[in-house]
Amino acid sequence: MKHDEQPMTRRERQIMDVIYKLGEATAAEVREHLAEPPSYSTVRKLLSILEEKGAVKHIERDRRYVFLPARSKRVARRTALKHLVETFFENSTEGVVAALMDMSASRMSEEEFKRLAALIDQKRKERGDK
Amino acid sequence: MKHDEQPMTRRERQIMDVIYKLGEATAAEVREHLAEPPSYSTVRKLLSILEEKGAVKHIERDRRYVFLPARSKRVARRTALKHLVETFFENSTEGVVAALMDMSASRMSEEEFKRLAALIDQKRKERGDK
DNA sequence: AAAATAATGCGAAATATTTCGCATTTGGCG
DNA sequence: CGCCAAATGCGAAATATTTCGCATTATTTT
Repeated sequence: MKHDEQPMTRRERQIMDVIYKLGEATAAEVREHLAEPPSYSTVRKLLSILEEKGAVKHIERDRRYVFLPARSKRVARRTALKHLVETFFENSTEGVVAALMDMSASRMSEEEFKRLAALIDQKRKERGDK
Repeated sequence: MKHDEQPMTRRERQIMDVIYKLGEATAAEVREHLAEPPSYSTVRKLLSILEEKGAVKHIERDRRYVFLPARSKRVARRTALKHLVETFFENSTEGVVAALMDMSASRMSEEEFKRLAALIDQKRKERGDK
């Protein structure tokens, strides 16, 4: 049986973004990272809704709830990336890489270029091995 | 002066995704591409709201409104990609490329690998030239 | 052990979004 | 020309989201 794949509401999305970005966060931390933050009370309410929906879980640490994404980083990344590639890049991997380069090539070191080239070479070989 | 950068509502986002994906679309086409589509009337209403907000524009063709994104594909891609890299990849270009490869390397041809490698090499040189 | 401090839980008001029906407009056709 | 078909525009009901205040529970301080 599949999970609830309905898109989230605006605030829910904003809050999930903060949690993904930070990895984990208390209600207060989430609030600090929102652009036009509502009250602390409101953030907690949203977090409890997100927990009911199964998007986050929490642990208790030093008397506080610390919220984490319910899905692994790996899966969350994949899902987000897949959606982006489909929506904006017509499924072109190459297109995404080109856009990434346009955005950041000027700030990349020679080292980083090397690692990137090595990465691609490695994946090419891995594929060949199968 | 900057534009209104407030995140969109759930339906607005869904509709924008369809329009970005198709490049342009009539209200009926947008509706066909939504998972749980509301009435045609509702889709048109949302489109008019999006137009008021400046997210889309429309032209008239064969007596129908055809909606297009108000921002260029290039800018839309950049914005979406930037958000993704920040939120899910801790600003690591390399991380994104690695994830992309994991998703699609098995379906990539030798040709595609070559083009990718060439692309990176080209960007490295371009940077050096500046 | 009372008071002060610091959290959480919850109900429900306030607001925003989403939905649709129907009036209106426009153009083609008999 | 008058009717039908095919769109759009708009107001407002229905629903969902967002917000918050306050009651409650637990811990620390004096």
